[in-house]
Amino acid sequence: MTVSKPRGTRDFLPEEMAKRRAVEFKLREVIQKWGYGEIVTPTFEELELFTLKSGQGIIGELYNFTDKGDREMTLRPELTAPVMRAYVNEMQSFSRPIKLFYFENCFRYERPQKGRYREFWQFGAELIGSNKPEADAEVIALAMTMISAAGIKGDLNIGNLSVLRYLLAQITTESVVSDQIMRYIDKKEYENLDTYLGELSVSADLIDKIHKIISLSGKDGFAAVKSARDVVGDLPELDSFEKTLTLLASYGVTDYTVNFGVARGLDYYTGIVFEVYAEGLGAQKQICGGGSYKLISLFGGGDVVSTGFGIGFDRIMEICDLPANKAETIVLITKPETQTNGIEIAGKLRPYVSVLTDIMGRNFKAQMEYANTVGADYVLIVGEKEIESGLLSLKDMKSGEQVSLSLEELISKFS
RNA sequence: GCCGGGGUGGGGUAAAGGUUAUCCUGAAGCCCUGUGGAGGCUUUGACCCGAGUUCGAUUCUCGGUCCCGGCCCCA
Repeated sequence: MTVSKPRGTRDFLPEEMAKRRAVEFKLREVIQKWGYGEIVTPTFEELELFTLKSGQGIIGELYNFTDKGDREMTLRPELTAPVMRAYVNEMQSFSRPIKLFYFENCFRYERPQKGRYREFWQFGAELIGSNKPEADAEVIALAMTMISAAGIKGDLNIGNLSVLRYLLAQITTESVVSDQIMRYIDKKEYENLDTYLGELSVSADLIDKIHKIISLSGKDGFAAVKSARDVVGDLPELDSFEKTLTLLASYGVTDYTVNFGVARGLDYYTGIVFEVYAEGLGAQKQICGGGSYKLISLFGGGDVVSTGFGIGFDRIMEICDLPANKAETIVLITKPETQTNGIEIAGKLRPYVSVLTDIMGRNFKAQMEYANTVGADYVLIVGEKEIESGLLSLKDMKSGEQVSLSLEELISKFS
């Protein structure tokens, strides 16, 4: 009788964890150099945190439960909402901007498939307190820097919801209506969109403008902004967007597609929206998503804007081939007569190098074979001769060369 | 929630409605009591679960479950 692991979860064995940690540390290294500090929030939160953000429909995708105090709780499905909640609870009086990053596991009750698990890891950042184009540019540049640090070539798509929202504002003030329009645009159901707009008796001119905007995309962002101006006139949001693109160029981010047709139904998104795609991931090819949003007021804080992104760490791992950092390893071989000497010597060397001793009661040759199978860099022989002479035999497993060294010499070699 | 393909030792596989389920690999040990990668030998260890059909099911049927891929969703 064996117990299996829960559906959509994974065990990460040492070999794989070494790779995951290598990438994780790479990402941490980058983001810390950009001045972001790590935040860890609870693995579970009150259910309401996520229904406030995403609506009741989200519950079907959550690992939610009632705790013993009859509280409605859920494992977190993402980290933006928890971080914003933490901001409202504890960081409202911090100096701006607040720069946070996280690397945590999240849980979603979904059907597993390639690049999609029920427990998965997100590496993300939130930049709180600036609605300037500088903030948008920094966040996008940071995301791209991290992705390329992981050795991945991402395909960056940048959208801006403010133009569409400006047009929608001329049609309706009801969020139900604008949400529906956004949904049609997002799903590219243009016939349904036209039918719907017709039912709302939207003017042909406005419908035409909407179509012009949602089909507006291209590699030349400045040209796209110019075309948008031709449709909607000089919106301040377009100036800001243009500034963001100018700044991005200074960051070295020039290869992207600007798409004004990117739509997000949820109305806390305020302006910029971006997504990064990568090859080799099947149906789940998005490795990063981000944008600017106003969630804080939803959670009882002020009217503070925030920009952030999340990187799908597991998806990154699927396609990245960064080598694991492997530490130098010594297998220390002893005879039954010198076992205690070996353990003492191992203890003196371990501050400097990783040392494995025999715990299988193996004979000399078998210990040698063990060193070979674990891929040890060196074998250190601690036998009677070595103990007598005080010179230990160190064998390089690659070259096969063997030298006699005192313990002090060994320590200086590996420190 | 829906669709398709799968599930045989730790990993990879073969076969057959019927006696002891094949091979490779791994692991442990021996050949070999102080020098690794080769070889020989030994040991270890499997039919996803349940129901049905059958004298007999790991094999056929159904259901479940898990895995893989896709749809939906993607906050």
